[in-house]
Amino acid sequence: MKRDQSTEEKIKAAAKKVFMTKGFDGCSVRDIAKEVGSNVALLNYYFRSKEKLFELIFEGAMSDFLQSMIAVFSSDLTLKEKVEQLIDKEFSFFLEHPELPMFILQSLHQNKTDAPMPSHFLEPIANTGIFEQFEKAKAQGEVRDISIRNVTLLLMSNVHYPFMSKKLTMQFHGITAEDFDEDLKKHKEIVKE
Amino acid sequence: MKRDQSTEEKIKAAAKKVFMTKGFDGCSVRDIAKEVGSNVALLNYYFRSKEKLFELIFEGAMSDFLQSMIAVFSSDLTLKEKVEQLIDKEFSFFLEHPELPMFILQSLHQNKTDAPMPSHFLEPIANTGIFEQFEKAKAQGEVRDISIRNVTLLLMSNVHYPFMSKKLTMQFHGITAEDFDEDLKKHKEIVKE
DNA sequence: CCAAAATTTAAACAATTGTTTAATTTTTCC
DNA sequence: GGAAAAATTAAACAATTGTTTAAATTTTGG
Repeated sequence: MKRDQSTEEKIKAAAKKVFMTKGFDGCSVRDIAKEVGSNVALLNYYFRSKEKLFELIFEGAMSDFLQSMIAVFSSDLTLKEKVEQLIDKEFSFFLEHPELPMFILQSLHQNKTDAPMPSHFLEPIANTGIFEQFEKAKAQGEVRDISIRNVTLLLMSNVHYPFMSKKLTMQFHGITAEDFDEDLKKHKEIVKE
Repeated sequence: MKRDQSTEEKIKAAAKKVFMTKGFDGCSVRDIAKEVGSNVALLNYYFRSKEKLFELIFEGAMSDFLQSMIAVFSSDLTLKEKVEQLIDKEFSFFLEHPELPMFILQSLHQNKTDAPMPSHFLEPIANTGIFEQFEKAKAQGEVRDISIRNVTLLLMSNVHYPFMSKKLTMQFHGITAEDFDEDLKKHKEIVKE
């Protein structure tokens, strides 16, 4: 039976860490095993293969990725407030998980996952009624005439990219530890409408 | 002596294509050789190793990446015009090289290149005097009070990210590539403000 | 306490990796 | 035309890859 509940979790944690930083192709199962402090065979004992383990990690990451959005959307706020709070939440979330956007986009870019984004990821968002709220606000002239898809793209661009471009930006400007993501956030709140 | 000038170029073209789509770790030298329609040893005959070949491709990509900016900046326009033209140019450029932003950021993210962005990339930009022009415009109240680093991040976010997030966005909204390109156009106009 | 089950390990596997060697073909140039 | 140089190839290399096997260890439950 279950001896040590934490072994499986330790492997998942190690795999997440390694996959996130080095990517699926950039690491070997032995890298992960070393991170666990254990054997390679143990990985395949719990998870059948490197690929299966990756898919598990990826789905968890994608879930986290979308999680913070849902909470805000289902809240009881005006659209403007929701957007503002979304930006706030997303920034603080990605400050704790800075590698997440790169990991997700990179994995999708290289088709490391075949699944076409399961509906159980999207449905909760649609169920929040955010789309209807947006259309209504648009009809009442509260927001300018713009499609929800463009709003999404605008938000994601300005929220995800800064965390993905950290190295590029640092090199580009020759700077080190910079908290001007904070400044950016302030400007985003102005720009968003 | 030189027999066929195009062999070396053919390898570079193939390497670029393969590296761009699959990444450094995601491909083997045999993948590239197959793309060339030739032998593995030939790659190391022209370029000493997979790593050297990659660095060459990466530097070329980085050069392209920054090229379009420089042209606009050195032109003789007002700041507002420059920004507008930059957005135009960048969008049409990335429409032709959509994988470039992901390739650059991903490579930097995984430290696939050790070089700290050679100054010959940055100097041409600084030499355009764009920074001074921006500070002057800010002093004269032509643009709002915002740091140039924030402007850069803002621009890069909105110009690079859309091309990196194509797959995510398509899955997210359940739309086709054509729909996405439409959104891209609108996005460009929105970004111009 | 003890056998059965679950967990962990070491070792081996076939395949693939980047690179090198040496032989072969093609080109160059007198 | 023919020898030297350059280009291209096939083959082999040691190392690493993901996975599997079987043995050893630990835990479980009666």
